[in-house]
Amino acid sequence: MPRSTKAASDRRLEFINAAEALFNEKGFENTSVEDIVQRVGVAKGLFYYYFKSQEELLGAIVDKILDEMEQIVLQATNKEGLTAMQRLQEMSTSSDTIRARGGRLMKFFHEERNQALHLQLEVRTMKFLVPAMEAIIKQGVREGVFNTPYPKETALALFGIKGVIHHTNAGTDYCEDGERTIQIIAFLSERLLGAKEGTFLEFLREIKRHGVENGRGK
Amino acid sequence: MPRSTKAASDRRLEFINAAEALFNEKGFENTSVEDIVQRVGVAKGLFYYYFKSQEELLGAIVDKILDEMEQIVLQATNKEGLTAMQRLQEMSTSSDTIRARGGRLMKFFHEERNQALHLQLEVRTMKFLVPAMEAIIKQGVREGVFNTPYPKETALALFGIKGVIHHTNAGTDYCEDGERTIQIIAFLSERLLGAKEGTFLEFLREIKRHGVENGRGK
Amino acid sequence: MPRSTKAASDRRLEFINAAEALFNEKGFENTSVEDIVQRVGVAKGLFYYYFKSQEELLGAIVDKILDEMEQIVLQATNKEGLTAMQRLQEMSTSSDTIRARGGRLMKFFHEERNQALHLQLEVRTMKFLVPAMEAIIKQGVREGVFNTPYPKETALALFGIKGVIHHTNAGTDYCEDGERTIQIIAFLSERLLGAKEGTFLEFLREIKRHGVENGRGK
Amino acid sequence: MPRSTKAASDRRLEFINAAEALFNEKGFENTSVEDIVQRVGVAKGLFYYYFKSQEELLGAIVDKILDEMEQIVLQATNKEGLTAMQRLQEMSTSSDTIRARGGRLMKFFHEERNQALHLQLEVRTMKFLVPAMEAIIKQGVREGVFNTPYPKETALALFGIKGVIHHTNAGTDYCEDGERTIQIIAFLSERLLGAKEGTFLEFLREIKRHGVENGRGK
DNA sequence: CATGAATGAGTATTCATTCAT
DNA sequence: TATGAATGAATACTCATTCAT
Repeated sequence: MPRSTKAASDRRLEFINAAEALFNEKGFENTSVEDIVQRVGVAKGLFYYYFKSQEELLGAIVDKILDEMEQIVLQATNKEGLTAMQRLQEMSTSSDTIRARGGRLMKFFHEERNQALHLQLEVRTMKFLVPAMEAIIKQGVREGVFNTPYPKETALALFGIKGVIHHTNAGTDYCEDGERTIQIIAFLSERLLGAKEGTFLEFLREIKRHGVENGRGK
Repeated sequence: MPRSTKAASDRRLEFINAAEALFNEKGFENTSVEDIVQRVGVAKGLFYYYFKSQEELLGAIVDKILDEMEQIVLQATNKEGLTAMQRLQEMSTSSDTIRARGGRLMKFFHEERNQALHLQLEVRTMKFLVPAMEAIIKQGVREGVFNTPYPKETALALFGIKGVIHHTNAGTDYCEDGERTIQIIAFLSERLLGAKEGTFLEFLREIKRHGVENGRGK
Repeated sequence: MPRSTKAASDRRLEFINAAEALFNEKGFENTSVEDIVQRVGVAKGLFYYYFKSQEELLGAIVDKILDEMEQIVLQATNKEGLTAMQRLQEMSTSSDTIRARGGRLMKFFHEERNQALHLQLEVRTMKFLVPAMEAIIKQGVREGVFNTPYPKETALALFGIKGVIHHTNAGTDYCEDGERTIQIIAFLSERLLGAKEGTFLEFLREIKRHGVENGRGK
Repeated sequence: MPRSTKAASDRRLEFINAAEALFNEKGFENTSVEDIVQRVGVAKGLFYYYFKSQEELLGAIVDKILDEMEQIVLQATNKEGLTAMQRLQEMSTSSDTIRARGGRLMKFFHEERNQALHLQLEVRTMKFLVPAMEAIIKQGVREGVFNTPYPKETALALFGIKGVIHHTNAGTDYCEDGERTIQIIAFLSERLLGAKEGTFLEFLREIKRHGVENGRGK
């Protein structure tokens, strides 16, 4: 006896969102279909009305996340008339947004488990993240602010550094203050990119002053 | 009816080793107590004679791995009379050894799951890995081969770069050739460490020539 | 929002036909209400507008099949002015038709499951099949072509023989050629009916020659 | 916490027997693992300690039944120095035993469902039943008591007749008295086998008189 | 008449854990 | 020490049935 009825697409989204939240909270392996339907507040059977299996749900989430990511990144980096430094800033902001969204779920996907998912995420993420960054680096080299013979690998390396530092910071004693972290990342990035020392911080200070005009419009 | 009898510590180790191997082979989630006792070749009940629960076994494995890691790293970096560059080389070799040993197991630990394990590994690993590297970097700064105001974070960053590049290489189209990978990591490391360009490769070439005397004896 | 509207009886029939087809295709146990409504091309709820339950549908199908069967058999055997042999021929043709129609569904009904269905089919089938055959046998005895003190049981036996032989033929090595099978069934039937050897085949040959006039008009 | 412990083979048999009984009582499709363990009086998990799956249990039952059947039939028909009539009597008794044992379970197997089971039973049963009967018929032909050009099909037909008559008798109004049924089957069998009328009943009367010496010793 | 979202009891299967022997 | 039969809670998934719209 149905208590209340929703539009199909709404419910599907509710499931996806509830699942994503739960995966982030307790990890994928510890989240049962029971948990999901309980959070949505519906009967178990309804889950299978919207998804053929748990696997399908997972796929749906992956697709959703990847689409959102790519959207964010492309939107940020495709703006006309930006300098390499400005694009880098956009990139940084958007990848922070992504990181926040991903949470533990990302960590799950990083396991090998089954190659399907691993490729779906690891590869698909890097497929738009690295080239975007690579393009920015190349532009910077042309503009004379960066200098490196390995733009692609430098792109990778930048993601790597941000990764460890943020990751290690979380839950440890390395977590001092965000300000210093930013400074250090800036410093290390400059070195990797072959930029003049101070370029990044100066740029950051600048967009803080009259951010709306030059830097991020938001 | 007991078939044979072993000293307690032997058996316990047998369990730990079998479990570790299985975790690496099929992943933690797919390894049951049944699998473990089968590999050891004993009955199920015996497992619970040596371990209060599966969780305890996991803890034991973590301890063992961490001990081994620390052992390897300290052994390598505490040798008397080495230059920073030589120590770095030792460090690199031993962390490769660790990486090989860890396999999928490490990936499992990198999930948060429950904070206990996460702290046990992620943090405890960095707790000896980063300081060791940090010390090397500081020594390098003193020796004039490196130059950085942030030795600790540079240490972290180095691990980060190696991580992404190796990780991304696996299973993607970025997997070109190991030689080039080494070259690039060397290049990026030099920049992060503020070393003169070419220092690393030159050093590597050198230890290839008369490796036994100066560098690693192997 | 109703897409189209049909007369009640039409829809009901559509359901019955779709269900019967599906039962034959995939077996009763593997056919869900979902399958049925999908084939009819309507929503799930509509099924329960026409049938109180799946059980009721089953009953409806049984009724329909039995009615059709009886119709076929009576039509065939009640023709005026036929000899016993001619009637037997009619009977044979019509029971083959029934067999074809029944398919897997019959097999389902042959299970006991619940007595209701078992009686509904097994008994109700025999209730018109056996008497019809019995009447033919008795007529044959009067006409002097058959000779048996047990017309009813001989009727039963004839169905029995056809059953095993056809059934066993399907999917086994007993499946040689249809011609021989017919010959043998004819031979055995003659014996059971106490007919002169060769009567059947001769008759069959005859109706092949000028079938339209004497034998089955079709 | 285990309440009591049994030898492995005993328990396995308990499961097989309980399952067989339940299949006979309520049909295979309506018997759940839950039902089975409840009847045995143990926890659900134990079932999977002894059987990999429900399918394996089914296989075990099929094997057991077939073995028993073959055992019974071969034991009965391989005795030295019997006449065809005596062997036929043995055969009849043993196939009655089988029929009683099989019950509804047999009916389940007779469905097609999946060919695996169908072949396992239908074919495997006939593979020893028909040849045994065929041999007897041939012996009878040699001894001059039977007369038929189609021993194999006659064998089949005999099983067919017994089948319908017994099956139809069950639960219908054809169920008059066993004595008459036997008489009729005897009569029909004589005809199929080309035996002199009365042969069978005379033989039956005889073994009733001094059964122990000539006929079945039991 | 018709829709389709919602229900919930039921199914097979897994597995960490216990304990009498 | 060692065994292995026994437990039972948990999991993913199915499906007949209901009912607000």
